[in-house]
Amino acid sequence: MLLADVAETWREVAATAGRSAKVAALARLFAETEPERAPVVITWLAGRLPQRRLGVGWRALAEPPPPAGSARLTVAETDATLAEIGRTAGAGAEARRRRLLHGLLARATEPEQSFLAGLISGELRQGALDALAAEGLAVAVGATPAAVRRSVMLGGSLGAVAEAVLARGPAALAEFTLRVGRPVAPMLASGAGSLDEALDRLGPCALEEKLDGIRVQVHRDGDTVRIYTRTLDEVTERLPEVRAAALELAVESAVLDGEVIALDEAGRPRPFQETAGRVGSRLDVAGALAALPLSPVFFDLLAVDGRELLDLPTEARHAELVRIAPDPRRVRRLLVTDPSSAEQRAAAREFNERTLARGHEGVLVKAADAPYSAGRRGASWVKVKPVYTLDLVVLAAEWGHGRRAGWLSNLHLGARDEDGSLVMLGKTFKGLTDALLTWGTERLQELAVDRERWGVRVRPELVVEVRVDGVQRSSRYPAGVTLRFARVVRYREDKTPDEADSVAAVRALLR
DNA sequence: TTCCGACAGTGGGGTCGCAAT
DNA sequence: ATTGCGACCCCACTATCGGAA
Repeated sequence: MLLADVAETWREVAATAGRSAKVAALARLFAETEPERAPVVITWLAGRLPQRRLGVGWRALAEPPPPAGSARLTVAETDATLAEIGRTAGAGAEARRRRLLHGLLARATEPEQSFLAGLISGELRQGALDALAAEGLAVAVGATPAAVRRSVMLGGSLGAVAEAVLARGPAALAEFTLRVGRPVAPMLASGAGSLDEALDRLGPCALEEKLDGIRVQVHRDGDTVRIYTRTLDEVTERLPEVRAAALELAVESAVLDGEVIALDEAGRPRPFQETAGRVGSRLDVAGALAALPLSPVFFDLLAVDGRELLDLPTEARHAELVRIAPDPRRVRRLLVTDPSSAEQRAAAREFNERTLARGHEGVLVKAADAPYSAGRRGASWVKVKPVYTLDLVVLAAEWGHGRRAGWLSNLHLGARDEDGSLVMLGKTFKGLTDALLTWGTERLQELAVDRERWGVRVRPELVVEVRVDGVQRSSRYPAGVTLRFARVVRYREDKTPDEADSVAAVRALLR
């Protein structure tokens, strides 16, 4: 198969807005893909590279060589070159990677170059990722989308499923059941505005502490333990203490879902940055472990001693978890059998408040009868976190891309410091509707004092109301704090910058 | 030889608009 | 009306490499 065929499908998928049409275009290509090329082709069209690390990005893609006149590159040789780029390391690696990349681009036609650039920079922007690629695969082989999806979630890899079904037909989907040692796409939670809303939505449910750490999936098979992150990256070597905790459980084999988090002596959570830094440390694991041990805390059990538990209701899975994991290894939890009862609601509120008082992020509310929906951001898990509202001053704005092209999209936010100067605290592009974007683009251009390629700097006169989950320490911004997950609510034309929140008010959220 | 900056690739994330149901 | 998906980009952090000190 030629790279040109893939690039052509990309163009086609990007050109249509309809999802069915995108799926149909993907299906046509997959149907004529040789099974041995399928893992590469389908992964590319899901917007990713099979190689996790390539070592080249937008910088290396700048100033590409002139495109080739005719399409000769095959999928196989393109993938082989990308793999070689990914393998290249050591002194001189940067130049060699760039040489390999430019050699590849020189043999690619203009559309092929565009496709490769989008793929490598992670900005394919075709309006289709894993979910639609999986659906396209289902159409190509005559399987139901649900069956393909389940296999992908349990098999952990779209590419492997594609190769199997293209070679052996839909019957091959049966091979992809949960297996200890093979990561499963984790179940995700949706959000709710308040605890009451979550309780109303779910009915009988359990409340669990939401710990501000890193999600881990732990597979134990006898003496063998493997640990995976939310994106199924293996991190076993970096987390010896999690491995040890898994080996202490009273089981032969198990697949557990949980969180790792750095706690202080009193059991209170340390800043998220410390946990994330520790999980990211690979070079001196022993040193990092000595400086900051992490605590694994489990909340779900997907399999135990040869039994798959995914389709059991939340409460049945939890009962199994209780059997194998001791108290401190499990999240704190409260069962709410009847959310309409005033006493149980009060207990739920109190659980939430105690959890926050202990320094945690919030609570997760889980429907008592829900199965474990691997890979879904389902309605049966709902997270509830407190939000804070701030009025900040717009200092500048950056031009958007894609569907936001032509709009000032990314706002630079500031607040007044004690000495009267305006200090930048962070940026946001979230929460802006088309109406807000249109209005803001016009208003900010009126206020512009300085126009750059990237956007405009403005007279600091426009106040914007933002919601944040909190603030965190920052070395990037002069006040030493920055916003966490800021999103715009509305512009406050009724407020002057003097009436906006101060840096001190923002810093107070650090606690 | 050591230090520092730039880049790449992780982790965490909310809300919008659109298509499909 | 609701749901699922992809796009929009943020933050901090670690690792890697090249080149300056």
